Amino acid sequence: MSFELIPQGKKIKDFADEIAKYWDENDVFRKVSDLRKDGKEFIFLEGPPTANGRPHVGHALTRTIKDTALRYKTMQGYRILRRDAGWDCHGLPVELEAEKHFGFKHKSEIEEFGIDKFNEYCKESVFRYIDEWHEMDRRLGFWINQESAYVTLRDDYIESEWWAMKTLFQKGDLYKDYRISPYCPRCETTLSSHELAQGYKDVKDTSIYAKFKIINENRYAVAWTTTPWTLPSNMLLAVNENVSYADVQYEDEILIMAEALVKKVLRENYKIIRTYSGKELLGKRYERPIDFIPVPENACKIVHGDHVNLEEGTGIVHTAPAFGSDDFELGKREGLSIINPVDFQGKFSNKALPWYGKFVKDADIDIVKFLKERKLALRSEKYEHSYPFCYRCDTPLLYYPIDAWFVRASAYREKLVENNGKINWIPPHLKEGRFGNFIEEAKDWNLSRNRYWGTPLPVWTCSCGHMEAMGSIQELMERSGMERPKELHRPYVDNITMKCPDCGGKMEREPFVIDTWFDSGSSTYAAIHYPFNGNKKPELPVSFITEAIDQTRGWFYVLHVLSTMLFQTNAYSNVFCAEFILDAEGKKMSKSRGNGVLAMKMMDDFGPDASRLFFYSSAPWKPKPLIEKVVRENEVKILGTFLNIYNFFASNGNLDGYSFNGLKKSNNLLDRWLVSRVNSTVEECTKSMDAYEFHEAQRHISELIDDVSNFYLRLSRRRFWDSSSKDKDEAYSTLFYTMDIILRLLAPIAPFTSEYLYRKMHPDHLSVHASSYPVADKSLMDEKTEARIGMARNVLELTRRARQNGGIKGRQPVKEILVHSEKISESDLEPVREEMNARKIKIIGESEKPERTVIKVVNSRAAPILKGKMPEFLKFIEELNSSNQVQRMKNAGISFEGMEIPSDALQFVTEPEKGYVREEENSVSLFLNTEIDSELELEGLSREIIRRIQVMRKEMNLDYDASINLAIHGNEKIRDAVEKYRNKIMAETLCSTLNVFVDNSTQGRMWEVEDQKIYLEFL
RNA sequence: GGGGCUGUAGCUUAGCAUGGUUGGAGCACCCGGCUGAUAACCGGGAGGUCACCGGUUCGAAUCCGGUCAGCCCCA
Repeated sequence: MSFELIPQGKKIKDFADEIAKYWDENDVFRKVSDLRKDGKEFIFLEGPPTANGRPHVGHALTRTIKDTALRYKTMQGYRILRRDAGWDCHGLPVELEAEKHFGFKHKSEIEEFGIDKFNEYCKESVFRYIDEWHEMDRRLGFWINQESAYVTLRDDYIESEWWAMKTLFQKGDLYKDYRISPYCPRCETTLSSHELAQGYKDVKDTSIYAKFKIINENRYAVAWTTTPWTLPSNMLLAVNENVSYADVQYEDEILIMAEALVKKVLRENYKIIRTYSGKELLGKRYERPIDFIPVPENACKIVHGDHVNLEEGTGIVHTAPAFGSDDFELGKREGLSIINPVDFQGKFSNKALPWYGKFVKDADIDIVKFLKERKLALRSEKYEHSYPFCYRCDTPLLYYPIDAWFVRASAYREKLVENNGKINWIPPHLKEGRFGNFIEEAKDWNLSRNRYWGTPLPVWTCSCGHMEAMGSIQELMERSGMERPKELHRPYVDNITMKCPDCGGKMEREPFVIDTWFDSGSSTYAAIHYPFNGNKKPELPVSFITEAIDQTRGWFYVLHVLSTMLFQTNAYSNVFCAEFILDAEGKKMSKSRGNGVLAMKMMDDFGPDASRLFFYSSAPWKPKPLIEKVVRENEVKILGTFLNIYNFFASNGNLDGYSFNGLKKSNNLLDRWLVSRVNSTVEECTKSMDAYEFHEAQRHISELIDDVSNFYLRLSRRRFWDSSSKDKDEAYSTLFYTMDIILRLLAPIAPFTSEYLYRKMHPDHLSVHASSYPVADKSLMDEKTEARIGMARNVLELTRRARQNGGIKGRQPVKEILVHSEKISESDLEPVREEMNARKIKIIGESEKPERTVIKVVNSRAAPILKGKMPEFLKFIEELNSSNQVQRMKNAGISFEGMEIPSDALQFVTEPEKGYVREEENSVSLFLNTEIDSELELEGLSREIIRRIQVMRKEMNLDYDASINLAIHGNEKIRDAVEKYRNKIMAETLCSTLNVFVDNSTQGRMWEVEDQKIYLEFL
């Protein structure tokens, strides 16, 4: 058997294509899954993307996390359930795209065109990029069952949702209400609070301080609003009865506002005439500044409102019950019937208004102008605040009174919080933070959309007020006595009617579709067609889900709400929340900025494994800028280095005909160290992977690879070349064992490269993903050995430092190195002995340190005392220092010419004896003897020569085992070195004949070594 | 206005839960060295007010309070 070498020019990302093909052709995913069919269950759930957009790097990130988790669990023997793709199909974004395609501006055009044809287009367009998604998953290595994907537009899926809605309806948890909802006048539909949340933007709006004259008095109440267009619909003014108000003389009028806000509103030139409680204002009647629309008798008075505060405005709040939820509640409390002069498209629809037909937001300026001309405005100014826009079409939303259907989530707040307690959030702060806060104040979920492409609301109503929800297709057919509709979509379900059991009238479907988030939030049960699957309940909670941070209020939320309301449990037990990938400048990627990166582009540029490693280059729940250098760096550091280890192993292993036959128990300290180190790493990786800290596992692996390559192999190379067969075998076995484990640790993270190399090492195995995740063998872990090697590395480092400071190259052997440390024995240094390159390496005791204590004079202290005698004193100290008597004086104290020298004028320090360089660190002292005698010099020279020959061999691309014939020309010293080390030079360089000449020949290549010219000539 | 996260070298970051020698790495830069596995590597240098202010403590990057900046979320 031989190990296939990886050619130099081959790119790591090229492996991926080969492996993807191998997996496809050999059905590896299915085979690997089958292997685990009796394993413990681990339940996954895919968060469904919409395939009408192209996958970008963010999708690649979350899919990588999903895949890593599932490959890891698979390798641990788990059987993964519900490893199925899923596709979200309905919703406003799809409709919007269709409208654009057909050039529609208004809903009415859709109805004229035909809902059936419109929806048909939506249905097709929703899978526009499905091929690209499949291809991306294939290239990224996301193992997920596509054949069994759930699709939210199928009748099965919708039918399950109908069951859910009927269940909620029967409990009273699905109800209809006329209330103020955020409303998009372009899409002509209400939005839910979580959709609303996506569209807040900071904008400057026109705000105005409007004056309301009190009837029969010469005073004006001042109210401030950022929505002047609601002024024509004013019906009340609200004050807070617990707040102090003031009459203020300003210019030639008397104004009313909260005392605390006078200065802020009027700034200067005002005079407070009188202050009083807000109670005094209650019940006062006023004239509306804009009074085109008649209002009921009981309107136009000042009332109390709890929501009135002193944070902004005037403490008097203009109230238009049609356009704000506080306003609406007030109006209801006061028994007012609402006036609403705005149509569904957000235009003024009351002909009495001068702004008839105009979009309300565009009328703001006109209204301000209108008031100013009539001196009914105190002031108007631009005001910056955040305002909601439609998250899909960017139209400013209105708060609008409309019939809508709600899910009574607010009644389940406690349950939601309780179930959240059972969820493991990654990262943890989301649990009590963003998510926790949100569910504590869960609002009722506005479910209905006045749209076309979506799951139809299965509620039929009669004009007499009777309502029924349909919970299945069968029920629908039985109840209506009509045929099964072509599909559970509009317009087909709209045509179904039934007879009212109360009045005998005709019941028709409520014309709504539902929020598409209800679709994706139903995936736990609808994807398995519960309860029509033989009443087999979904297994809840599922083990693991992950998406990006935006889904906290999106998918994670709706799953949690529906699971809590329908199944009384949490939907998932582990949820991993990824952050966004940013562009190279650290800016958020967005369509409008055009700085987004497609997943396919990332695959093209970097390949899957480098991308995946990049995703784990730091915690995935921290935002990460996509920087090419960082991607490359990870790839080179981890995969590149490993590849070289493999190539080293393979090229030598093949020469020796090596095959792995189990881990050999080795006495070699380095071997034992590596084996221990490997198992420690396995333990750490397992801990990290179990905690879903994949990036930590990656770091552990990366550090191990680095140690193997740059420490273990560097020091062990010779053992693979010229040691005894037993020693060699132990080295091979240790290295093979290590590589095998590293590849298995790496498999969930970099599945392609690990597969590629694993199969090179085990050609008869199906896949690294069919192997088991390594289990740490405690019996092979040995802290002491790891500590001993740690010390040895420390000593080696000190040696290198000492050489540098002593000006001695690493290739030059030195006479001796003395090491003092309590924690080290000579055998510990065995592995680094050669690298230290000294004739003698000795561990010494404290007293054997080649150093002496000397006195340093602190001039600033000594000089004032000794004055003119300083020169003599310094000479005296110098003599003392060379007398080796210092140590004794240290305790006795020093006097000079009868003067006691104070101790703070002298410092006792140690310095290495002449001829030694000293380096110290971590309680280790190392002394390097810098004396190079001629014999050492000759050996150093011989090594320089060997090195030059090796470079030439390499440059000539000679085979490893090709022998050479060599002539060397140089001076006597060169000759002496060559002659003295002739055997070694010939052996190291595979030289069969070697002749050395002292002459001036310039044959061959010239090298300069320590100012001496050498000519090396290959014959 | 409220909540969350982040702030460490030019860049990417570890350390922070549980305070303790001189705050670690990698990339880039400079000097030196090593190398017949390497896309490398090793030693040294330069580069840090650990965002800022204050507090607790013998001792704070770490704990506490506040401020500022960036990002995200909510209203």
